Amino acid sequence: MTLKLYNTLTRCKEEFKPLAPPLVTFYVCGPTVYDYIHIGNARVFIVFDVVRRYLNYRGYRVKMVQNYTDIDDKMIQRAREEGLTVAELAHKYITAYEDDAARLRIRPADLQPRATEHIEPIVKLIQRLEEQGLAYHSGGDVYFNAGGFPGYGQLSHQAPDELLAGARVEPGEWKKNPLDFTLWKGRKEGEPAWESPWGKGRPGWHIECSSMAMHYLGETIDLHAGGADLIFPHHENEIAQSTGATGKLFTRYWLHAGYLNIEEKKMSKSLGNVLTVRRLLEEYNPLDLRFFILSAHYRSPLNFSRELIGQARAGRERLQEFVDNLYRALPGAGTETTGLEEKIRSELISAWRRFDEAMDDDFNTAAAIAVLFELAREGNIYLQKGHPYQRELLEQLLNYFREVNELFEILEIRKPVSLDEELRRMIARREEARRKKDWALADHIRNELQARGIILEDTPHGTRWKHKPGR
RNA sequence: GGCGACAUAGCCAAGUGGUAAGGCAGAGGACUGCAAAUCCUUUAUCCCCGGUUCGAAUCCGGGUGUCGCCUCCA
Repeated sequence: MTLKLYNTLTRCKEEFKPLAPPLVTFYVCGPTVYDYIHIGNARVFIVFDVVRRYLNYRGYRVKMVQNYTDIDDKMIQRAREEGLTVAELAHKYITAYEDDAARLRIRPADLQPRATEHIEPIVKLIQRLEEQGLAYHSGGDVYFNAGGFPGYGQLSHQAPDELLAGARVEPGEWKKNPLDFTLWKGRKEGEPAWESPWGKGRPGWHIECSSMAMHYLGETIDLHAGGADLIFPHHENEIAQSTGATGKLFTRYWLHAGYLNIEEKKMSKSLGNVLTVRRLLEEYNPLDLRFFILSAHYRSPLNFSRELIGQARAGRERLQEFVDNLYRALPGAGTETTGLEEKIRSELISAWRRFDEAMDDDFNTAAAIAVLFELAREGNIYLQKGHPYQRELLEQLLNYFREVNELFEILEIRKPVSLDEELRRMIARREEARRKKDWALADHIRNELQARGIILEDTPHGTRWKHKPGR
């Protein structure tokens, strides 16, 4: 089986062949830490974390770098608004990011460098561009000479003159050409600044990513990812800077995640519909958010609404229920067989294959999740008809879900905790009442337990309980 | 204006040539003291019009509609 992925640069699904397998070098454009991250950011980080996990699962050794942009115009402006220094602001929102990401079960990249800690390699890269005649010093700033780089526009598939039509020059800029962009900004009063051959100043936005990507991962990296809105100008400019300096192919495969819209509209400050992860986590289970995001293909636009999260939650709970029921069936299981086991085992093998095929096809998480639903249905048939259950089979199913969950992390896979003495006694009293067909008392106790978050289910093989699903 | 994406059941969403996965919601049924959970059954002229093909949701052309990028943005 071969892994295929869609490369924005070629606009084709291509077979994935890393430069130096099993190593895969992977750079993801991280957050500008001037605010809490929103659900659209979260989609990008969740999706590419899953990509990384899947590559690991496929036997690659992934080296993943995700940066923090901790100096730029937005940082400076926001720091003023909040009455903090830029460094304090960065610290505040990096901490917030780490917290939000952890709650969303996003695993940190192997390296999370900050722009301000890499001024030296950034300066060196700009110097290399100067040597190539691709950078010029003008009005205190240093600009990239876009016209001097023949491949400009290759990622966004636009000819330079077409891009020019929409380009603008901000007041106070000293560009020779509207497509040129800042590599180094000269210091203005009250702004953080670092020493450089061009005087005090700070790096431009695009150069930090080129610099850090190459610094940690080499001049040609395998994978480079971000939101679709980074295609132009950010990633276009990264290519121009990197290849401009080295003469080498910068990124072999470009991956871009689709937008997440709110109620059919793009999220934007001006519409006032930006949903921060922080805010959403007050209301929703993080696993529901992950399930929702992974239930669509990563490149498709995805609409966010209360109703859609509700649908996702209901679906996820079905899978969660199955896993919980496997656990609950385990204590009574043994070596007896009912003849159903072979059928379920072959379903498991089939699911395994189809799951991998789906993921090999440009990380089709939606199709992969469908496979899990089908396996859960087969498993439920076994739980319904296979009593007293073969322990080995239950464990195989559980192990498979555990393995898949290492990739998606959409389920809690853990043994049910035991209830405290008082609740256990209530359940026993209800059992007694049911034996005596005292339905009024039995139902009363059941309601009582429900009010305390415990749901009872009477199965042919005894009563079982579960916690009321959260949120 | 340039570039591009998308249009599949009430809702969400896979599927890129061989007569439509999966989920949610709904309806009916089985099981249950009642529930819950689960299982079974059930719901699609694949936006429209042409064309290519033995055969198209899938390819080509033309419409229509929605959205995005071209400007900070994940």
